[in-house]
Amino acid sequence: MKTHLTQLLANAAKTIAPELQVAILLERPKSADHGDFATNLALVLAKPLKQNPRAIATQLIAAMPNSDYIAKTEIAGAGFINFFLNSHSQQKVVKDILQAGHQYGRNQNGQGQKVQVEFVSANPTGPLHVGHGRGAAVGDCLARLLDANGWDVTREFYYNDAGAQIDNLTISVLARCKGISTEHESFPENGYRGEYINDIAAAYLTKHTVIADDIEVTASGDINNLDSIRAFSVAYLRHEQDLDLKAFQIKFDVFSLESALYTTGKVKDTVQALINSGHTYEANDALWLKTTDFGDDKDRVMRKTDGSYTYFVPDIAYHTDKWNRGFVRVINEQGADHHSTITRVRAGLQALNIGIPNGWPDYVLHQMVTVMRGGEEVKLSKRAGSYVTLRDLIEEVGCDATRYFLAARRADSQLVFDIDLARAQTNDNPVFYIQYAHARICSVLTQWNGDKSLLLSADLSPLDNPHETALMQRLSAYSETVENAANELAPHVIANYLKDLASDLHSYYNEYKFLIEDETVKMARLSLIYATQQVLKNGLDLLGVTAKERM
RNA sequence: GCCCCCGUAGCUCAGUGGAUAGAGCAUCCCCCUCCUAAGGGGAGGGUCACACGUUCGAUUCGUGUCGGGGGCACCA
Repeated sequence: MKTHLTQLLANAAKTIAPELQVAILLERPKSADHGDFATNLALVLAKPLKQNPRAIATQLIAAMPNSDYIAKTEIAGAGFINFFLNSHSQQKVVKDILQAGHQYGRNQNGQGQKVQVEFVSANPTGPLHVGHGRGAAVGDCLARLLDANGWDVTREFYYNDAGAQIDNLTISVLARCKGISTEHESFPENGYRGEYINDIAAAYLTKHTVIADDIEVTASGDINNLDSIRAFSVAYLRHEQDLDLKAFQIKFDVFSLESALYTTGKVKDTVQALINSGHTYEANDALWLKTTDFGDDKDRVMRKTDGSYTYFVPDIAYHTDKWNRGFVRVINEQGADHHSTITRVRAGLQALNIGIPNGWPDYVLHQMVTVMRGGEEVKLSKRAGSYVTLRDLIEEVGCDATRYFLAARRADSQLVFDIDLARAQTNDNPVFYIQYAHARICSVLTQWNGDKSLLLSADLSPLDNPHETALMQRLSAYSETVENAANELAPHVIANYLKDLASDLHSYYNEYKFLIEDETVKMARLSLIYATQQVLKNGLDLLGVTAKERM
């Protein structure tokens, strides 16, 4: 419909101003008074044509061929042209939805190309906290969105199982194995003090076996074997994080270990390739990468004086590996504290000069989450000590509400997670509000108890009151919303859309009855709410939130 | 000092180079003989942080200032 109107306008513009190249912009007006579509084309043309925009609008409309879909066009305001679809065109969306079913709103924009979404990527040094939860919710929704837009999506989790933080974890567990209290002065100064360290130590001493990422590790129980403590602790916490992710209903396709980049020689190869590229130099007994060649404000050390590599070297190796695995697109969903790495990783990849496009990979960085309960900030978790865990949240407010609240805000703005609101079972709570709309429709259809396949061929011409028009307009915007959300890498767009759709439905529900005597009107209305149910479900699926049939 | 994000109603947040800047909560009023009131309708509530610039038009784009948060190691 949109492309049809755009074409009509383009033809009209060519008639009036053949020599001008203008982009035709069609938008859906906020107010129903302004029709189904509107364009500012006349305003844009006003300057080059040196004419009054309303006069141009009149000419444009005169130059537009007749369309089977348009009931009327109107000039409004400063010179907007508003298009009102005829009722048949408005109603068509209901049939489209019912025919496409769960496929409705999906498109093939990605053309089956490979995209990787890397998210969470928490190091195995403790349970996942609410910040990881935000990354998990946003990352998973991004993956779902890209899938709906025709991309071949791989979900990946990368973790550091070798660095200084892991050493810290190891000596923390060792200290607990020896019975040293976290309060005691001989406990490692920067050690981890959460209760889970106790649990790991206890499991280690009793020679437990844990399985994580298909690796089985049995504790030796030997407190003099640091390697054994390390391997067991990492596996133990990876297993814990797996349980956290399972509770959050998130699955990864690939787990990547930082240590593997060393053992397979990829770090070494990357360093050599960077040296060969000519973008490195030795100074002060260290090896530097000239990231300033690629827009950084100063060069960065790659190999330290002690011979070890700085963290972004394996990062470059890792991303080279991603590129070699054939991902034309990579999206890294991380906390905002990672933003300083973006320039360095991209610079390193450009330095390699292996055909990686400038600006690859994409990053989606999310800002901090604060958790509130009873009007006060919650800072402590029994298990983890210094932060609120994802598991605490899921247990307290449920998976659906947690996912919704963490994904329903723009990633780049700070988020206040209000536990009381997330638990509320009223229209304060947008999750319940949306789920309730779905459940209400289910309830009506159940009570009707008819053959739903008949709804696909219902006569929709009775659908013409303002509530129905508004609902159909909203439904017809769904496909564009899915595209926009993917283009902007912004899952919250879906959440907002669903809230609006639910609102339209509730409003309609209150104003009209569906199970009525008049068979034609009844079937038309049931078709409309059936289509609404489908779109609610499709949208909730994109967020990973359950579409409940009854509440 | 430099870099990134944010600043919109009392609160939590949407939104947009254009038409009267929206939603929920909170406050006030109204609606169940009725398919789930976990709902709906209405009222009030705004200098879109501030200033300057670009533009026919700026809350939106640019620059600067202020405020909040995060990042600026041969840490990861």
